[in-house]
Amino acid sequence: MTARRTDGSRAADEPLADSEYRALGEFRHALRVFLRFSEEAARSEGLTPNQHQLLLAIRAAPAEPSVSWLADQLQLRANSTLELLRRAESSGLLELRADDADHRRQLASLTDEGRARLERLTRLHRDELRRFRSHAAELLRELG
Amino acid sequence: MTARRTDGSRAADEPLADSEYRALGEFRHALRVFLRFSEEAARSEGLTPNQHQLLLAIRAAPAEPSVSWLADQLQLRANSTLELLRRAESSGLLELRADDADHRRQLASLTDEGRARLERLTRLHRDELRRFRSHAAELLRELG
DNA sequence: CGGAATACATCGTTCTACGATCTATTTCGG
DNA sequence: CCGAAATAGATCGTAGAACGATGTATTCCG
Repeated sequence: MTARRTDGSRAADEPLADSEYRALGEFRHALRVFLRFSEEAARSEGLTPNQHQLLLAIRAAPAEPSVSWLADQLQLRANSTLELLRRAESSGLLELRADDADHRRQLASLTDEGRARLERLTRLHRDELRRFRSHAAELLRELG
Repeated sequence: MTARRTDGSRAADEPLADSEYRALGEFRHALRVFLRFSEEAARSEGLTPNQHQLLLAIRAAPAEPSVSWLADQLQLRANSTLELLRRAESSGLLELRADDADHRRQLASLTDEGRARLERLTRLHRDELRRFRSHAAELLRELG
């Protein structure tokens, strides 16, 4: 007999199987390979990994994003995000300007250079992302 | 008319649509939320995020893993991995011993304490991982 | 109007992944 | 069987970024 219930769940006190650890380990490995690829791709465009993520978050935002909105997107503290923004600004990737409607806020927008680098990077990511998607879907399916 | 081909692919020179950036941005956000959750969970068990990943990699390995095998799993350099192993060893999470068959190699194995912490952490991850899986699958589907 | 909340700014610290370099084993061609 | 080359790990100093703590300006709201 198996201890697995008909709904696929498990009792809280049931020990985890080797097969589950293996699937989890492979998932984490696939994730790390993808992230490592992404990091290298960013560096190949002269960006740090977080600068790439920052540009993407700005490009993907529904409106000109503020520091704290970006901090939430990147899951960083506001002060860390501001430092990241300043460094990217110094590199000519984006611009920061005060929000007319709320002078506490700073709004970020991409420069042409920032947009161009992001677009090249995004194209580089397509195939790898598809690979990751297939692989991850397969591994996560095993987790019930 | 749309520029999308019947097979869903795009020409290499076709500009990327806002909707694609939005999907990519949301995917990265979901990923960061998951990873942040995982980090906090690790810390709640008194581990650093990488210590958690290290324990998982050891537990998931098909045999007692060497330093360089773990380095590949975690996508770190061998020297970084060794430092990570030493710190975890000092914390009583695992043990390192020389491989009898090849005296250049060190093999890692979990202590009972390490196994127990990993098991608690793994349980904590279940729901969040399922959430991430659903969300990520949905977002990545939009990328063709 | 005034206190609370929000948003950003500044600064020093810490932690860790890394490159560079070294030693100890093992492998392998001749 | 030997020595060069490859492999696996060990050591050390450095750099970079994210953070906590704290401060200031602006807006909100009762």
